[in-house]
Amino acid sequence: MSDERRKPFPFDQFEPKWQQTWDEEKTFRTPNPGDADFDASKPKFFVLDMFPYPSGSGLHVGHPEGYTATDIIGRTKVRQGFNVLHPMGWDSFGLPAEQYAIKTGQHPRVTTEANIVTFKRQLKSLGFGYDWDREIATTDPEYVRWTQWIFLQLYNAYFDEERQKARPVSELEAKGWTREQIDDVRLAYIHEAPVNWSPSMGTVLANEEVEEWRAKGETVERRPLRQWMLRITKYAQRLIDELDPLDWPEGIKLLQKNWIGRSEGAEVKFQVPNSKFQIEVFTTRPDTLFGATYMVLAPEHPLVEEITTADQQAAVEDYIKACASKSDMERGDLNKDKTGVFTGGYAINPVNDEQIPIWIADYVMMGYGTGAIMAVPAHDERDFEFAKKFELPILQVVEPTGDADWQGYTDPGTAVNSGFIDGLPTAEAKAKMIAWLEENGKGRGQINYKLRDWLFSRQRYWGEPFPLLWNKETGEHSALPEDELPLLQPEMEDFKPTGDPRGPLVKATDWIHYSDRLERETNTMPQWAGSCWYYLRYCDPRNNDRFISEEAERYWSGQGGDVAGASSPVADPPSTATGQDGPATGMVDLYVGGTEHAVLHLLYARFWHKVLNDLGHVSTNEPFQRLVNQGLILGEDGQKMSKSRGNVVNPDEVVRDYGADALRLYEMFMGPLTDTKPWQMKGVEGVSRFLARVWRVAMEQNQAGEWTVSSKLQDAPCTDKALLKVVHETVKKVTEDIERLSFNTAISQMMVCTNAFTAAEVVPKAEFTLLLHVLNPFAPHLSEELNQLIGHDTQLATQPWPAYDESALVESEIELVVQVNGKLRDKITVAKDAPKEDIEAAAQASTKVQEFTKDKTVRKVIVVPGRLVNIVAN
RNA sequence: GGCGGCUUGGCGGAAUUGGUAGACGCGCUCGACUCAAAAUCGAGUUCCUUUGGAGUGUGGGUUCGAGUCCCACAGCCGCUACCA
Repeated sequence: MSDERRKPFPFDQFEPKWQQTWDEEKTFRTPNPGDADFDASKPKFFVLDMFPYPSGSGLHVGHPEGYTATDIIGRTKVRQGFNVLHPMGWDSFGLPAEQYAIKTGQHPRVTTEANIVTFKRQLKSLGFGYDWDREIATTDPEYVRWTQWIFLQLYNAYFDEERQKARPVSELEAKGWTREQIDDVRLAYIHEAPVNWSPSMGTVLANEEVEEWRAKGETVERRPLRQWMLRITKYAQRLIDELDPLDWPEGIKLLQKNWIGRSEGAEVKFQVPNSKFQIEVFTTRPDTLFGATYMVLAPEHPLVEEITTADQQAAVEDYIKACASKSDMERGDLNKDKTGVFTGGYAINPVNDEQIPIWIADYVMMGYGTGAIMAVPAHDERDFEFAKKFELPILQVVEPTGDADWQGYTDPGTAVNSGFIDGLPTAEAKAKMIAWLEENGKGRGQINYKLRDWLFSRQRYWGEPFPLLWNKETGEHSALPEDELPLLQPEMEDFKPTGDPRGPLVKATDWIHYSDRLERETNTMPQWAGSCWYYLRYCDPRNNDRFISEEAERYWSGQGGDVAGASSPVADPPSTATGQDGPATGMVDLYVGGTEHAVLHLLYARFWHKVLNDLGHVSTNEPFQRLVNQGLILGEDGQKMSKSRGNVVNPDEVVRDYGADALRLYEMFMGPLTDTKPWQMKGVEGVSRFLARVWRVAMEQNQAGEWTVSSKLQDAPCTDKALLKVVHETVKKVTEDIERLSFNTAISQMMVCTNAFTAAEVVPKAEFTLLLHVLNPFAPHLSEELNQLIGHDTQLATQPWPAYDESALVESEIELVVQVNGKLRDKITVAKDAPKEDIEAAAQASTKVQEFTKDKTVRKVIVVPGRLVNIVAN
């Protein structure tokens, strides 16, 4: 409101001062293996934030939530003797900069660089202890070089099924494989298939991106195009299995597993009589094969044309046309009303040789399984509905457990009307059926995944160009020589989509021309490419010979020399939350970010990491050992923050009015890190008031309104035992709470401690300094300023983390609760080590207790040492 | 429809292994200071029919004792959706 707002403490002066000091002195620089000041005996701690996309609208309050949490952890771990890697960078490729360029002609690099300047200023204004020497942007040419290099590792690798590992294709060359055979197995390969083409954006999208952009009003349609794909499906099983030892929220693991979508079943072949055609289907219920009374093909299935009879031709064609014009949305939405049409063709059920009709229907998708199903209407909901609508036969083959109706019964039961598997429970019936199919050459057991190969090419300007060349004569592709990396985009002025599905780079004819016979690939990589490996680059960000040195990779993976055995240099740290317990499989010790990346980013990064691991470039098989998802911060109205609702909080304004420490502290005090919680400006005021109280414990204002060190602050031993106890309790609780990421309770304890200091007549300097020590990671500016003002010349940030004095915590007498029949009736004070009998006697002596047990017999007395006494009487 | 999460005062939340429910903060009430206000400091603040009773979404259960464990149900939020 008013610019002359009174400041309860001069944060506007000392916050910029300390930020400048940290910048100039490089207080948070992290030494790397090879540096003069690198200490190999220190254990490493790698704490990572999800780096931001530097959008034009700047930082929002969601960013500082996770960033403050990791900053607290990082600053604490440094002081506990760890070599802490806590870097920051920019996920700076992205569509908005390109769309802005299309509108204005301003080069995306210019827009991006300006946005990075803003983001960096905002992050620095919050006092985060990043090692800015390690700053990276995915758009940096030196970064692009290694993104392209990693792509070439994928391009030059195949998946060895036997070893379940990626291997270089050179192994296949040595075995005499032809070029064509090798191209068929590369982890990066060319594929012509229907893709999601967006006419409005002039680009192709991954399946998982379609809905997001559609929601933003873009148009998307199916269209066959030639695309680069990554063979992530080969890793489907490992991506499920190797999730197990990771310290991730179970919900996120489940989300990934469901996305990969493993299902076990069988592939069954149905012969089309009097023809060479076989229809293959995938089913998870081979035990119901006797109940298959018809088949359904997806409208796009290649065999539709072959099996449709002359008199059904017209109906089938009409139906296919109708389906093609339906959007995916409509197709999904109308799931109550099944549609379909008979092809006129039949297939033979391999178990009983019966001829069953073949239909086409859009409830069968070409993209999953084989694009064809055997329909068992008695025991599949969708088939049941379809059969009822089109009056197809419904045959029971499973006897339900209990008294459920067999029609539409989909749970396991007992096989009936099923020949050789009659009487078997579903699980055994499945196994026996698979064995039969395999013996008779009619099918085999199979595992299917929902996960599709990763559509990796985009028709955009602002992305990494593929380092590939095409031979105009033979149509063969080949890798660009490594010494020609990075391959940057050509300079262009017109960024408008051409409508050519090869993307905007087709206009750069000079750039495309490589030699008389070779021309460049015009596709670029998706934004995911840069974010797939950025954590690796932080470990060695200025290395121009490798994407990461072997030495740095080993150390930051926790494989460095004598480091392995060391748990912590600090005495007895609680090692539950952030310690390195057991065999570490992931490289990053703690990764904090939002749930929006629960599936895609994390899955893609895991995939790349595994390939790099298989090829010997990294020593761990997973990138992120521990993952924590910060909760969403809602607007003051309890709704998601959005410009249209007008409930967006701007962090710059909060910093201006209350200071960076107040913003940091408030975001941590709101509630548990992982919870969704609404913003309350009154809460910021409360936290700001707390900081002012801490300030006034040590500072007082003179007549002239100047702040001077308070006369209450005295450099003498603490004689107030109660105060001493609170201070040491605070050191203990804050230390433990940081370890379990329970920042809100740590802050609440520091408030209790501050209230005790405020009430005290004399503030002992040593004890007050202890509070500043533990407050430091939360409110670094205020704590450093006060520490300096009261006469210390070493920054808190570089001092060892304080230990607490156990003896200050114990009391000679303790208060116990006395219950009668579980209800609180009285409290008694007893000696700390009082024997049970004495406690019991003291409890029974209580007049309140006697009142409540007056007309009753005492049956039992339960004494919980240090807690309570419960007298059971009736 | 499927999967996941959540449900504690007027509000945000605390209660780490089953052991004093409501720490801490916001808001509110009263008091001190002040001509006055702000700021600050202090006291109080779950509810009720207040010698007592009830109480952690609802109903049951286990236990000396349940916010916490078990069963059933309801409501809200998120993700996903004809996955064969």
